[in-house]
Amino acid sequence: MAKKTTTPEAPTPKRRRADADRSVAAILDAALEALASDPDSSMSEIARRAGVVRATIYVHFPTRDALLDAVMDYAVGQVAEATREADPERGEPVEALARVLRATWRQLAQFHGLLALNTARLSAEELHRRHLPVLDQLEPLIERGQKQGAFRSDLPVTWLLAVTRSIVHTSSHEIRAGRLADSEAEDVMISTILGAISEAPAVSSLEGR
Amino acid sequence: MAKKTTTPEAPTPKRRRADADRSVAAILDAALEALASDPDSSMSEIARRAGVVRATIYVHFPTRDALLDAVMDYAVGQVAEATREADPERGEPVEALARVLRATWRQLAQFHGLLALNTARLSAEELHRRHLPVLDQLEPLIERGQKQGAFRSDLPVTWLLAVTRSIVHTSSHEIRAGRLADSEAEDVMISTILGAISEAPAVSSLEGR
DNA sequence: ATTATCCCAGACACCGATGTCCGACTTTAG
DNA sequence: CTAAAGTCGGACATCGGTGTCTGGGATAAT
Repeated sequence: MAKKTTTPEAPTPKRRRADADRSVAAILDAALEALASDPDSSMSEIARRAGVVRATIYVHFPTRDALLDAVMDYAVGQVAEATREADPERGEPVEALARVLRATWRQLAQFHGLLALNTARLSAEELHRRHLPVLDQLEPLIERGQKQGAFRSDLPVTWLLAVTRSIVHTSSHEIRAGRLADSEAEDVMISTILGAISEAPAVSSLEGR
Repeated sequence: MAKKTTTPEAPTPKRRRADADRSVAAILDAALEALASDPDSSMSEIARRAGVVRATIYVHFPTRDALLDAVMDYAVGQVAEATREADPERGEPVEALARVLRATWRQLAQFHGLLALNTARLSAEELHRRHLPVLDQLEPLIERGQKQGAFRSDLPVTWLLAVTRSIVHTSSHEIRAGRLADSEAEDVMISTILGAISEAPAVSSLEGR
């Protein structure tokens, strides 16, 4: 993941050049863009976007799958960083969650094509494991909210997280479909998420049938 | 769509045989199954499941895309029928919605792979248009709930529907991931959906950014 | 029983995508 | 400046999927 700065211990290649790193970065960015818009983007398409010849990709990533893995980590890393910057530990749970969502939802929405891709490519467990850099930050926030009575305690944390993620993606989908204005999406989304996971008066008419 | 029973007016073929209809049905069922588990299922795979040779599919569906269209309509039709049978017009909105969801959520969950497929294949508008047979039944129910003060009126009906659909799919996804027991999924799902779309005390701490 | 309809089995051409390779050229590090 | 590292441009083999076609055999309608 994190590239070394001046550490003089490189594995095999004696002299690593700067343009190699630039190529890798360009490829990852291009792949992220391309795959987000179409999860079936070809290597040619990605190379084209990266301003690079197709063979160059194979210099850095032995196979398509390897590239997909790298892109996945790259995307998760970006969201994890944005989450960290939004400081999930600070303030009231409800307010903190809203703050984190405002900071990350556009990114998450951008990557929602990737998610579909990886859902097909990886097992559900593997997928979850890869998301940990983000989930590990959100989990304490939700738990804190539960303890303070702000969030529902009758449902597991993992479920509340899943629902949150799901509503974020729904909002981006509705925007794409033209049924939700980009300007109001953020408020609608956050308001809905809070409605879904906040503690609320029990619905009595649920028991029958 | 609906096949005729004894109507003697057939378009071009003078004598339509019964095994032809049987083949079509087998293909549609097989395609539904196959595509639900893997949206990229090949024609060979579908043919294998249908107990039919690949060429036979092309007898009834000129192209892969044509088959996909037919499967889409078939799936939507099934859900629409189950919805109709659950009688969305009857009873209190909250109770009616819960009833309809209990009757359809497993079907919807089964088809969630199809949705991913069609999201990529069709425009968002086209996709929405195809879902109308189901949505047209749910919309009045939601609107009725809004008028009676049971469901949130500060959000558009289309949004509430989208959120509902989204949470249904999330529950099936969480079951697959092993994070939600099949037995409790139904209650968790319905309870969450009602929390998300029901009228609730306004969350005041939302305004201050 | 006859006949049109349908299925099977397999071959075929075609296409696009993946992954490999190589020689010529360009850029970077020392 | 020079040598190593990297990219380019294109060719190449391979693979899997789609769509077409055939002839022979099974099956259902009349």
